[in-house]
Amino acid sequence: MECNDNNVRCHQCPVKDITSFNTLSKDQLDVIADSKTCVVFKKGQIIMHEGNKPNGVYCIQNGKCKTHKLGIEGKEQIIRFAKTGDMLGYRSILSDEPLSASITALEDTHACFVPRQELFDIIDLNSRFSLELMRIACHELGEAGRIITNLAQKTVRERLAEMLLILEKTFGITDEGNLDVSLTREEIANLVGTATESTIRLLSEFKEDKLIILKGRKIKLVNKPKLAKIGNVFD
Amino acid sequence: MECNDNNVRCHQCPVKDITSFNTLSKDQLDVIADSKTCVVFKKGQIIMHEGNKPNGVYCIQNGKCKTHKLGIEGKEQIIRFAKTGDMLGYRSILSDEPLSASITALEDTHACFVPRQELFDIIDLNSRFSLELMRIACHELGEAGRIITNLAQKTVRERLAEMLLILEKTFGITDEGNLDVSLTREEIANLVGTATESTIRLLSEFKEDKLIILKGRKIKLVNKPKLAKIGNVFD
DNA sequence: TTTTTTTAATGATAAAAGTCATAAAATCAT
DNA sequence: ATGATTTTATGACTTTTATCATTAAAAAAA
Repeated sequence: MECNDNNVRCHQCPVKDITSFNTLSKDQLDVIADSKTCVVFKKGQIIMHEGNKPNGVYCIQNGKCKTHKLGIEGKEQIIRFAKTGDMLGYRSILSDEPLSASITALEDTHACFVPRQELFDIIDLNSRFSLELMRIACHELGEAGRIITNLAQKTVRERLAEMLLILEKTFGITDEGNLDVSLTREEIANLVGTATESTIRLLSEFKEDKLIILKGRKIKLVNKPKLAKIGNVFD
Repeated sequence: MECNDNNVRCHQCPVKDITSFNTLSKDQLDVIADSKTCVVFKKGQIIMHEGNKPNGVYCIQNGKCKTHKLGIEGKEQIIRFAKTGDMLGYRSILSDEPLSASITALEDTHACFVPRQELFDIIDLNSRFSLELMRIACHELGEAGRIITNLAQKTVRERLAEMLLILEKTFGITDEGNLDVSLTREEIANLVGTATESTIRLLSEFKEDKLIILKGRKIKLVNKPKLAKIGNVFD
């Protein structure tokens, strides 16, 4: 965790407009700008630790993270992802509970730390900001319901097919057309909720069936309609 | 859905103090009181319909509800429960999205409908109310993460044992010591995320092993430590 | 109460998914 | 680059869970 670029004022921040801070006035942004600290997390570094009480939130300037929970016998469950523009730790801050999950950088990630108090100060002054936070939390709650239903009712094969599509939607693709996120088979398994071997086997099957192209950790979706069909994805 | 008791002013409402409305001033409560409509839902009646856009929220004065989502081939997934003091539909209102799930009364339920606009008006005026809504949504989000991890990592047997304990914690027990909620085996299955037959079989096993007593839909937990052990419940 | 309908129970079987073991390949650190 | 380490791949086997079928019991309706 090293400092960088603390001089960039928030109102000039290029990602400001895609964050909940886009509801803030210039003055309110200056309050954030005066109290924020910019940091860089290396790939694999833990940004927040499950069970801890954070002193504020991080706003991702650039990078990708996973939010993950400890499950049975230490097995990791990946709950969701975060990327540029997303806020980290707000669930814990706003519910006044310890972190229900850890957050780890999936690649080198630049983020700004905003102290708890400044966040509450702005909530007090700016109801549009409050509403935006509620909107995000409530949207996530709806997503969680979908994930719960899928885990409860879909087979591993269905969930994996759907997850590949979700990963493309979430992170987009590289110039070569691969998913723009690098995950190990184990991480994919921890996301889908299955054993690593099952994930490997099913990915190999999808490859055999020409639905995807695999090159190490690079995954390219080449038959998305079929993946959607396998995954029972209708939207 | 029939009207009843619309004359009770909110500031006199016996459940007010356990709702998020406990943060409201007398004046603000009067705004709610003037715009609210009290209704009764019969057992089994659908209160809100997945996919619809609600015009407000319900505040449960007395009763029990299930929040459930349509899954694969019309199979119901129960996402969570609501009881006296809980607010229904706030997720959809605050995220400005259609209802991600339906809500059905598990028993005759009295509730007050609060129109959307009055809710937003108070959010605008009262940041304590906003914070309370955020607290609830963010708490639920943490719960959802726990459910996701359990669904992904625990066996059906573990999940059922844990769910029995959660049901007792959520709804309490009757004078005879039974869970104070009446669910069919199918509903329990739709909650645990398994086939109805599996639920029936496992409940019979738990009964054999003297962990629970079954009398029709009446369930009494008689060996909670053992259930907690089976369910890998540590808290 | 009695009938009708729904729900619960249980056996047999099939399918899905997990575990363990081992080898090959890819990634990482130096 | 290169050696060490981690990850991926695959086979063999076990366990878990779902599905289908049938009967019994309990709820609900007449």
